Amino acid sequence: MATLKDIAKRLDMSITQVSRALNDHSDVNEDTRDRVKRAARAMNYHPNLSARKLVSGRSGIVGLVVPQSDSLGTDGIFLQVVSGLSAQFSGRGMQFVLHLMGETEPVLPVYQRLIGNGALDGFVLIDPQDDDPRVAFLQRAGLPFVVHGRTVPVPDYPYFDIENESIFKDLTDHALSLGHRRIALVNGVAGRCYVTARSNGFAAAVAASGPGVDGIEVFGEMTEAHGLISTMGLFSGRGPAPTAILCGNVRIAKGVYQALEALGLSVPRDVSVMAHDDHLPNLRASAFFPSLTVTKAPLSESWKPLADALAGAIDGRVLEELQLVGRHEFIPRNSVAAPKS
Amino acid sequence: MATLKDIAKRLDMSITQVSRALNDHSDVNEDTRDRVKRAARAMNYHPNLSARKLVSGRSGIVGLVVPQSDSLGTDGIFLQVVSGLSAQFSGRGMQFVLHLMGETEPVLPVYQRLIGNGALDGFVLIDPQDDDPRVAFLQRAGLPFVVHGRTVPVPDYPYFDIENESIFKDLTDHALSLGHRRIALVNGVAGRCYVTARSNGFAAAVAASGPGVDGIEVFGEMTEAHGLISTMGLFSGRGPAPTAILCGNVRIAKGVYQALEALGLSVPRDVSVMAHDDHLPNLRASAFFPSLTVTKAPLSESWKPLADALAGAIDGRVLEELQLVGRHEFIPRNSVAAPKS
DNA sequence: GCGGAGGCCCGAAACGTTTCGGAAAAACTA
DNA sequence: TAGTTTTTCCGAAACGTTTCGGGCCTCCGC
Repeated sequence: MATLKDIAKRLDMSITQVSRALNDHSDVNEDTRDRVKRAARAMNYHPNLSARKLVSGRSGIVGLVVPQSDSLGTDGIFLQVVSGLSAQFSGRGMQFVLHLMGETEPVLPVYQRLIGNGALDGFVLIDPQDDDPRVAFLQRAGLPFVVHGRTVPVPDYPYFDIENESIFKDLTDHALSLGHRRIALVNGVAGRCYVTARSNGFAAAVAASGPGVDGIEVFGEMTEAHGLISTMGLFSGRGPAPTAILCGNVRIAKGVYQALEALGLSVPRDVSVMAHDDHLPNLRASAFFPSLTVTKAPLSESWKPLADALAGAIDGRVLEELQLVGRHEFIPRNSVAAPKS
Repeated sequence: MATLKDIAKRLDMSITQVSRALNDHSDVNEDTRDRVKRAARAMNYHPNLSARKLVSGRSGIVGLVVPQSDSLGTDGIFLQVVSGLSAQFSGRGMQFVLHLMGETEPVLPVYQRLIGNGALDGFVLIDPQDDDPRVAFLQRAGLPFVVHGRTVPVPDYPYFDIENESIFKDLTDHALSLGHRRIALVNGVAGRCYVTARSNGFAAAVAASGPGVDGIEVFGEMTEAHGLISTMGLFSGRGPAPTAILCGNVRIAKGVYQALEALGLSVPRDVSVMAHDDHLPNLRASAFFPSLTVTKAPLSESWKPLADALAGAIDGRVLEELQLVGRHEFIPRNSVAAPKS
């Protein structure tokens, strides 16, 4: 492997100057810079990250640490996350790397080791839980990280998130404004931050609507099966059935549609359905019949801000620049109507 | 982060000796070694991989580079691979890391970069194709790697593989010995090494059995759908139908069973079925009805030899020790019988 | 009492990079 | 012309580790 010294010798100049030329420092002649860069390319030079890291304290490698679990494989979503982030960091001249751990192995020591090693510069955290111990740990250790989501309403760490609370408040308000009085939310796994936030938005809207309004909420893995089973439960006779169902994502909505069909109920005549749409591939809300009303916030748009925030955190930028919130969009379609009176 | 220097200062000894103590060198007093190790643990010392790499040329990190593709997500198998390897390398004090690339991005430059960087010591290659360009490239570049499979019958690089050719030769011979004369092989995607090897074993057995024997082979993704559709094709009337079907894996066999049931054919009375069993979770050949005759070679037993071989390759061991072949086992069950005469 | 062999230890150099503090030469300024 | 700034360059130190070559003691055999 070619080194700075090799290039310097070939060009008969100092190592210092070669380094500065390659890193686009100001005090190097434009002509020299060109010559150096050309030679570097010709000699197939790649800077040795270990050496760079040793002096600069940066390795340019960031990672995602995830405990293995069966749910990772089920939907393609996890691989979306990894390759999305991978592409973003590649584009910044950084490397993104996945460390998959044993199911039972404790997470925190792994962070410790990876950083202590000096191998990694920072981490991406996904799927945060309310009061996530990883966040507390990394914060205490002073390690750079970015969270996909927020563990508390106003966190003091870098994150990227969407407005989960107001999204579900708005969806609920929309149903209320059409006259629905019994509204169900088929949410994700309790304890996850975004699930809690959505729960809060839902509860706030219901509470603000005054008496006479029923808010029913069920939790579970965000799968078709969950949507199906939950809906069956909602219409099983115990208690009055809802006239509107809000879904944590489109996958759940699919199960809900199936259950309603099986129950002989029509959308939107008997029941209105809405969902939040992460815009996953192979799952288009517009292709539902009837087409599904959603709030859309593509998951695929989160990789860039996440990478931005982590890179910023590593560079020691101020917190305000590192707390990013994604946009969403309400897309009315044909799955919503006023309730039968 | 604590460094060797810190420990040395605290214990009032030389950096050299601390390093030697921690690395279990011979010429350090046992008592000293204990004191050093205790201090290291107390001070939460982790060797700086970058520094170590710089002088020793080893980073202790190996990786798997995979282009993203939809097929990764479908079965949980890919994540099995990653976490299996991860665990093995962890156990050896090394780090295993996944680099997922864009679908279209060319692979070879990524290897180039990752190694040129000095970030990685070697690679694991999975799913090799006949004449795989990655193998040629890494070999030419002189980089350590291990292949899960073999691109040619007698390769000159480290690998771990099972005896695909003889496994399928044996399965075919077994069918022949029972009197079957029209045998089908529902194989994987053409071009993959293991698929080719199995194809060869099948063809060899058929050829050796003399005239009057028909070998029919179909290729495709190793899915239930492939098994189902292929079987439907085999019995669609064009040409005589097979009396025995060999399957590339149990998943295919599942589709084959479904098709046969749909066709009103009974196993093993009308058709015998055998498969090779990778022993994937959630897919037990013994739970088939009738229980499925297989050759078993658990995929989960390949991570250890793969890690052994790669670690050995990095340590510069001789090739013979790095070419490992896994054992398999023939497990007769109830899905095979002599053909109706 | 002497030579040699171990046992235990240390200083210094090296790995490839970045960066600090200057320094020579060229270009302006007065 | 003399002084000052600007441009362009360079030597040396530093990052944390491993390893080479050597050095000092103690102990043993004679």
